[in-house]
Amino acid sequence: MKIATYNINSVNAHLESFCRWLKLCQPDIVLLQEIKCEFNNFPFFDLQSLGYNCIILGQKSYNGVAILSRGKLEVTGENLPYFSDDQARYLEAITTIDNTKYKIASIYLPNGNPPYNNWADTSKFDYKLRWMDSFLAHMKNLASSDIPTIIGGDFNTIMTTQDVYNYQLFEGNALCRPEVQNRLQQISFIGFYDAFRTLRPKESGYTFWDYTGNSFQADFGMRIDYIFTSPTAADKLVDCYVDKTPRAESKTSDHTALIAEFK
DNA sequence: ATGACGGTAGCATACCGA
Repeated sequence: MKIATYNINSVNAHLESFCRWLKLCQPDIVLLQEIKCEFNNFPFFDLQSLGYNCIILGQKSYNGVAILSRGKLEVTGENLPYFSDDQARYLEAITTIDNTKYKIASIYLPNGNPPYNNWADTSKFDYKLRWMDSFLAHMKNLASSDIPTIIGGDFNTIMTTQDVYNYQLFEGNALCRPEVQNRLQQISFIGFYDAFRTLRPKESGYTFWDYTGNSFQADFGMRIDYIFTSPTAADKLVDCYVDKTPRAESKTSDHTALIAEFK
């Protein structure tokens, strides 16, 4: 079973290259973030034509998450439980691939940096921390599930100096503030495994490169997209790697795909 | 320190992002 997570930065603006990549990569499941559209504008036809069932939690202009699967999809959660949210950032489902049932979730964790015209405004950062607290509370419940569980998405968190091309440039940034790092660290205490870092302790694993300059060519990236697996899913994990081909396209997202394979 | 660059809304420019 092959699962990918990808912040697509508008599914409609980048649909053509995304479909090309789907045919090439042949994932069984795709977790999408920042689809930036509502239900009525989601390209169901194009993706169903390629063999994918789709569920989405959409929103106009911003955010929005989706799950694509070759198997049947049953929605088990839209938005985090017990957290009132007007932003579409969490979608959870159960799907069956090769007669194995998986619980999966697509996550778009808030960025948390202040608006450019009001540096002192901490409301976005406060929202990020509250979102993470609710997320972790929910993960505690999911960790004990009998069903292998895979949580993937854009977590907007740089955990260590290894995970960005120049850590000093981002000190104080909402992506590497200790309040954020400490919270994401808790997901491992709950019992989830960072699939990429567990299998590839030495690699950078960047999943995002800024549009500006020649960040991608220069490999000025950061590792902010993750796949976390419950213990039962970790037992079946055979590989996890970054696929840079989507980012290499000319008109594309500033993220690339992170892929995990399970036996 | 700022902007670059790119997406959306909607028609000029503001907001968002990592």
